[in-house]
Amino acid sequence: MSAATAPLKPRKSPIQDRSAATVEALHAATIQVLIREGLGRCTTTRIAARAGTSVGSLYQYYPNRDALLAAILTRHLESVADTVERTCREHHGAPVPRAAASLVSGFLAAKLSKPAESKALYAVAEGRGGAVLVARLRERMIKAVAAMLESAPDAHFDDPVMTATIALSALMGPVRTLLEGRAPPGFEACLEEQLTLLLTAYFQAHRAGAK
Amino acid sequence: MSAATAPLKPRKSPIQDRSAATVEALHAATIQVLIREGLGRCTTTRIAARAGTSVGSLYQYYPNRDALLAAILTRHLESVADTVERTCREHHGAPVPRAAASLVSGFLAAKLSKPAESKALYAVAEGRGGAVLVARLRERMIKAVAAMLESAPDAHFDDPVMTATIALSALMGPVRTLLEGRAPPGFEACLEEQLTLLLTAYFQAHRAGAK
Amino acid sequence: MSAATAPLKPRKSPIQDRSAATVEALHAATIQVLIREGLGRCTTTRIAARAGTSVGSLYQYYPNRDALLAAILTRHLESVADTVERTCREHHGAPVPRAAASLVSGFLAAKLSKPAESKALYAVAEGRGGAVLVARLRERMIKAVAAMLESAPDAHFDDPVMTATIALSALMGPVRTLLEGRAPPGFEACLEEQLTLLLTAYFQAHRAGAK
Amino acid sequence: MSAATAPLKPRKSPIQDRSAATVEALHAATIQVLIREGLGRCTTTRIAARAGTSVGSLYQYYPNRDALLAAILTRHLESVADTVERTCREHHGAPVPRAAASLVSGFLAAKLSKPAESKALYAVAEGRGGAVLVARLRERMIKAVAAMLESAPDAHFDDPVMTATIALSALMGPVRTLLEGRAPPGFEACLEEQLTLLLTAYFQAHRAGAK
DNA sequence: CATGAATGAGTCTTCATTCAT
DNA sequence: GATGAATGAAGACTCATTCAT
Repeated sequence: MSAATAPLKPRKSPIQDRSAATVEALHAATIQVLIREGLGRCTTTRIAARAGTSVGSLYQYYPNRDALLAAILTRHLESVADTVERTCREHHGAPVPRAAASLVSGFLAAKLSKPAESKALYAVAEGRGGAVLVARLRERMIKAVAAMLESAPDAHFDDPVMTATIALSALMGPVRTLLEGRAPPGFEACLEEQLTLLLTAYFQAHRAGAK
Repeated sequence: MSAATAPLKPRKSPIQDRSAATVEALHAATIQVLIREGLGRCTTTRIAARAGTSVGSLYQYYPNRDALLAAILTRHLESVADTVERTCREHHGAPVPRAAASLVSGFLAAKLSKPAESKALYAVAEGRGGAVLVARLRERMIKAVAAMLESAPDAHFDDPVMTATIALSALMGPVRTLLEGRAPPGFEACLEEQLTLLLTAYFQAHRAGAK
Repeated sequence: MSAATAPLKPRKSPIQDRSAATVEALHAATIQVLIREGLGRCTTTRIAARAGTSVGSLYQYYPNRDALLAAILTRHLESVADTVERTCREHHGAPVPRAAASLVSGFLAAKLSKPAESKALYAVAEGRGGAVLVARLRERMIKAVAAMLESAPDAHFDDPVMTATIALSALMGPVRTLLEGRAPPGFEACLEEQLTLLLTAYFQAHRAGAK
Repeated sequence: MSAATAPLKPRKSPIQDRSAATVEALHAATIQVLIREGLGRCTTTRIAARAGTSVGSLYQYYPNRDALLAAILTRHLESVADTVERTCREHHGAPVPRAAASLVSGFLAAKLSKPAESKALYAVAEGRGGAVLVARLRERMIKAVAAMLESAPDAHFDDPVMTATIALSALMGPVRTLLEGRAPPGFEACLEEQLTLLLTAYFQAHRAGAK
């Protein structure tokens, strides 16, 4: 994710079977290198080597290194966004406590299912290209959460989008703290409970008639 | 912040005036380059040039590039931690709503006083050396917040460190969202109010006898 | 046209129609890519793509990239040489003024009929393999011109080959200037007239008995 | 000389003595590599190696390979242009035969003093960046020649710039033929005489009252 | 001490060519 | 025969770091 204006879209979609395998290997390899070596040492050479192919093949499918990283990041972010959207849809009309609990549980499940990957991708998200992707996917999630909030029977939100933005960001903070290691022991254990408490309390502060 | 094992401490303390001035210039230059060019293009040459000295001088004060970046990051994080500590000390014994409001206001003031710098340093914090610093300073803040929470007359916290960790992290999330741009319009305007609401509600959910 | 020792002859003669069509497509594509992208970006992949075939097919007809380029260049140079030869043959025995005018007009017609192509091929001719081809074809033209000069009734040339060489080269200079762009406005308009004047004057300086 | 828009100007002028030596070595090395290996194999690595320095040093003085090549080409073209300009200035007011003879002799001296270098630079001049330089310098020479022609007492030129353009280009053709090798034996020997004859005849065809 | 020239390992990226399908 | 995926050598360029002046 450096600067400059270059296409970040994949180059071509695999036609033959070999291709699909190569692309899959590249993805897996990228994540592994990212985890084991960090973004700084996540070079095309290393990726290709770990994937068991050649740099040339990498460039057959991605116009440059950043496009590959962007693809990986997109995949991850979309899976999280999908989970959140699904959760929100399923809890349309649910009362605040259940809505909050589900949102937390869905988000955590998505983010913590592959913790190493999630953690490694923070560095990718930091890059220029990453910020755009993060923003795009965040928007999707905010919309979904806001819609769920609006449909809650036991609270009224004057600015659901704002509330959703705060809520989601507030969720991301602790998750990041956890993933980046260095969290106090037992942190993960009560994370879900505490985050549910956090959001429930926050949402309920908007209880109909409150304020 | 790449890998390798090298000393990250400045080489000598600025005893003389000239030294202090040079170091100051280097710090300022580093931040400017970081903001204008990004971590990737924040090279020793560019830093020295903007600081009005030479690479040679840079290496007189820092054993390597990462040490310089670490110094900058440390400075920033410590200023934030200091603010948080001071705030917590000053509100020892304060009731939850005032404690929450002060914490939010202090943290925001520290983080948003130089937004560009805060934003740029995210990238530095991502690096190997950065994670350690972030963790260290976070711990200091957590202790301070936990102490304040314990002293609150209107609530009882079974695990104040845990609560403080969640609370601080929950603060960092939205702030990062804001700094990384792409936040909805009007986000900054109500950030303080919403975060205060968030923390107050969260802390009050621990009200004595609650649960 | 890089170095190395490799056969520069086409691999097989297009006996079948499909072959002929493919070869033709490759030729046309090569010229287009050459014009649009320059020699540096005139890659086998791009040529094949524009020709609507695959690299594999390209290598069915040419042992390597340089052979293809050589074929294109040869074709061009031969067409020019053919024109010059024909013109000289047709003006065997013509007096100097008419001979000069015809030579100029024939040469210009050949070189300027596809100006973009002519221009693009200069780069190809610069390459190792190109020099040989240029030399070979130049020789043919020199012979033709020399023969025409010798047959002129109104002049005598002590060294017709030398005179022909000078004359032809003197023609090529201005044409190159024109093709490479950057010629003064109106240059093309009077080129034929001026070149005719140039050669006529030069030839007539050899008028029988002159000097 | 590839495409793209990049600065072709040298990066910094040598301040220390070492620098000047390095730059000189780079120039000499570039010409040697160009002559011995051709433009295609004239890589930064090879240049640096032959110069006895490192690629890094090369990039200290030139922002990219093309800038170095452009510098070399400029040097050459300017020396030729200077010679031509001086010659023209010195023969201001000279009659056509002497003017022509001097022009030819000056041009040949400049172009043939380092034949290998002159030849090798044709390839450089072919590139994008080269064309501009060639055009610029050609213009200078044309102006000089045109001025000289206008001052000739024994001829009148309706369009001196046009005549100068033709004359110079007509000179360049045979010189290129010679430099590119493959010229008939004895070609070089009578080149000056023949070119003088060519230009004199051409110019005299414009004799006052002629036509 | 300050300077800035030199270094060269390490990046990304391209492209001619081969060969399995 | 045709296709296009795979290969990897080779090129341009950057940058942290050193060290002579």
